[in-house]
Amino acid sequence: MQKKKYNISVEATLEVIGGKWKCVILCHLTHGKKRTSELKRLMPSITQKMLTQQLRELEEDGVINRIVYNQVPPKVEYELSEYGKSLEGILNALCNWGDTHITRVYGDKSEVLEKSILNN
Amino acid sequence: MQKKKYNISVEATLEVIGGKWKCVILCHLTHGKKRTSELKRLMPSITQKMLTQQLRELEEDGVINRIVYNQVPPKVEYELSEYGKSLEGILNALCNWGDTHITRVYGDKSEVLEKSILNN
DNA sequence: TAATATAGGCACTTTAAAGTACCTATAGAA
DNA sequence: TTCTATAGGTACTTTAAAGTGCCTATATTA
Repeated sequence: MQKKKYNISVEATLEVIGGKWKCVILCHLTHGKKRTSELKRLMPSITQKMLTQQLRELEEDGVINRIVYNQVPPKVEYELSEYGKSLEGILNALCNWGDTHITRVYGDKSEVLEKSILNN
Repeated sequence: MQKKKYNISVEATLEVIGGKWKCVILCHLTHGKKRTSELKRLMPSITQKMLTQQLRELEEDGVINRIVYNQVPPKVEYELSEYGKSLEGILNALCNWGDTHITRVYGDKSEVLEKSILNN
C-alpha cells in the first residue's frame, strides 16, 4: 500500500466513510446486522453494483464484517466490526444533525423524509 | 427551493458537508477565523476555484460567515457561523478518528502526515 | 516604474464517481 | 417445468465533481 500524505487527519476519515453511500450504509448498520437485500430495501435508490462495491470497500477498510451463510439462495449479512463501532458516535451525530437541519430548512420533516423512515 | 426526499436524515448532512473539501475547510475553521489565503496555505492542493466555490456553498447553507473588509488588496475572512458551531463536535470527532485510523493503518503518523501539521 | 499580494470570475477540460444493462448459479415453490 | 429470490460479476456509459488556464482590480512595496 502506497503511503499517501495527508495535510489534515480528517482526510483519512473521508477515505473510509466519504462518498455518496458509505455513511448511509453505516448508519443503517448502527441499527444492527443487515442482509444485503435488507440494505437494498432501506436504500431504494442505490444500485446493486454500488451497494456491493461500497460494502467491499468498507470491509477492506475493516469497519464492517461480511458474514456468509453457506446456503442457496445465498445469504450474506453485514455488521459493524469492532473497529467500525468506533464510528457509531459520529454516525449517530451525523444523522441527528441532518434531522435538525431538515427541520431548520424545511420546517416540516414529513415533507422531505420518506414515510418509510419517519417512524425511525 | 425544490423539496428533495431523503430516505435517511444523514443524507441531508452530506448535502451540507459532503464532498472532498468541505469537511477539511470546516475543520480548519474550528480553530478560528481564517483569511482566504490562510485557508489556501493550509490546503496546498486545493485550487482557488474549488476553495471559493466550496466557501460559497458553505455560506449559502448557513454554516460559515463571510466577512469582507473594505480595503485593497482585498481582505476576506471566514468563520463558523453560530449554526456551523453545531458541527464542531462532529468535525473534531472526524479529525480524531482519522488520526487514530492513520496510526492503526500506518503505525507511524509522521510518515503520512505532512510535517506542517504534525505539531497540531 | 514595475512587481506583488489579495480575492476572486469564467470558460473549458479532465477525471473519478456513479449508473445501466445484462450475465451467473441454484434450491425451492408454483 | 418454469419462475422467483438471493448475492453477486463485468463491460460500458453517463454525470457530476474537480481541475486548468487565463482574466480583473488596486494599494503598497521595491
